[in-house]
Amino acid sequence: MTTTPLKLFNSLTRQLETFQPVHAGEARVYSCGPTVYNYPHIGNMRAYVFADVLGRTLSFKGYKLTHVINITDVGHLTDDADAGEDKMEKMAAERAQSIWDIARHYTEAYWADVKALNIRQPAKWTIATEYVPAMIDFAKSIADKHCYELDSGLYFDVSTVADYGRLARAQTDEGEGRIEAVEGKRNAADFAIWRKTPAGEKRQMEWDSPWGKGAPGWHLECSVMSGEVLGFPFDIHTGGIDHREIHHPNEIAQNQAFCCTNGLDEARNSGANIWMHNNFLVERTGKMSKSSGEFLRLQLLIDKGYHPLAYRMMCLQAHYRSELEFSWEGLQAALVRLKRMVKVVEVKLWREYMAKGEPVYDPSIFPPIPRDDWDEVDVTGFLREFDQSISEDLNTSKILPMTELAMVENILGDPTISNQLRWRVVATMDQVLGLKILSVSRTDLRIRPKAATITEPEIDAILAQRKEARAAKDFATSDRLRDELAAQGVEVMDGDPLGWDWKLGD
RNA sequence: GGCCCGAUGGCGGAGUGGUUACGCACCGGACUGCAAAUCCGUUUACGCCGGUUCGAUUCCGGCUCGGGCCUCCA
Repeated sequence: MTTTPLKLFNSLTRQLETFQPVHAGEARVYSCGPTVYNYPHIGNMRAYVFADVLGRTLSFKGYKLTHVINITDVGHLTDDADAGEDKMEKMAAERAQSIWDIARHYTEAYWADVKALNIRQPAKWTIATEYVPAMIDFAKSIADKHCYELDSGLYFDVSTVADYGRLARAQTDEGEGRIEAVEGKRNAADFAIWRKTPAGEKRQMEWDSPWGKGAPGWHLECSVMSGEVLGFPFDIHTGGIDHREIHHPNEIAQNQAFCCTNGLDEARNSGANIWMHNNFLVERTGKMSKSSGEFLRLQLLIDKGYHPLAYRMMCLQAHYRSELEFSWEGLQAALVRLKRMVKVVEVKLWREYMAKGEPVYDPSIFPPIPRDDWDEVDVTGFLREFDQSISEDLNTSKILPMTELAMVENILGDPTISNQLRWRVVATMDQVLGLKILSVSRTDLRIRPKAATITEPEIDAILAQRKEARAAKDFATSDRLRDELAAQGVEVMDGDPLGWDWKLGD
């Protein structure tokens, strides 16, 4: 059958481009991952929800996906690109812990968030410290033609590659730059690819290199890990929009140098054909920032009783290239929306199956419909319409209403087949959304807030008491018990099989 | 100072040269002992000024306001 070509917005050209894989039938994607010096905040996680939707879409469209996300556990500096402290070293010093322990702790915290948000496991997590020898080899291969050495390290000369900064649409170095220039740099934009350990100091993480003991520069890490695992050129490189200005242009410069030196391709090769950037999740009270001390973590949302998938829903409601405004009201709206979707599934699907004695909550009964079967099944073109929308630069906000429609209407047109296939259509769509629409229950979504002072058995006991009172038409007692529960953050829902829910504060 | 982006109904957020996005909230109805939950239904919009056009929220120019980046950040 004919499929809609996948169009993606390429930051390099600033326009929509039809995805054409480097290797037929395959998609190789590299996503800039976290620096594990602290917990990720919910803004950070938007990037991985985005990368996940991209990966799911590529799989959905039939490409064999190889997705790589890196874990930066070394070399990320606190302030400017050359003279700042290493974030990892800094946090280790503050906590008086081994830097390796810090890295492991925050990597695991990040992975927990990834799992909670139903972000699929990539083919590989590349850990930066495991690639240091490869980084040294990479640096060696470009050092002669593209680098120069200063006391503080080995620097990349951006004037040695064509069109440096074209991704950022950067100007040449006019204007009032606020970077304090490192003595001896040839161009303001030159950056360290190897940072020497200052004389007399000892870092917890340092390696021998032809340029002395030290650590790799952050930009070098991504170039090496992406190229090493996926091979230059690969298909898509993703990251937050902030990387479009410095980190990715520097990666591209290195990739150009490397590809050129190694005779792989012309000097203009950027390493990846498409560079994609997700916009920020913003907060009215100011930018999401880790430096401001307290910041929003996924765990905080969970502590307040919001299921992580509500956060995922919130992300999906907006286009990845738009700024998204975070508010508790917005999160609540997303949670309510998700709850209602799950309710439809519960009422229209599982209750029916339970009545027939079928196993409940076994989504494997309704597998996604393979693309090859669409022609047979998709009489009204509904799935094709869905395919078109997601193929138009991942328009998730447009496919959400379609999924909701599919749950309540005979979208396939033929009433004799639609009942059997409706839920398989929803499953097909959820391959892209990743909201676990068929597998999550309303009880799953009822997250106990950390501040809750009452236990579930206590709630059940009071509810039983109330039921008795109501049966005896003792409404005074019944209302008193309901108020009692409300005071403890529990909302009673008589006409609902779920019975009660946590009432969320702010 | 330089570069860039945005401005849609109460909030969030799609999209389009002429036709309902959607979600949440609100309001009305159903249900309920009353509520809640749920279901049904309705209302509210395209920053300002010009231009192009039969017609612009959608294209072009200007203005105003807001935001981002240029320092680590997804």
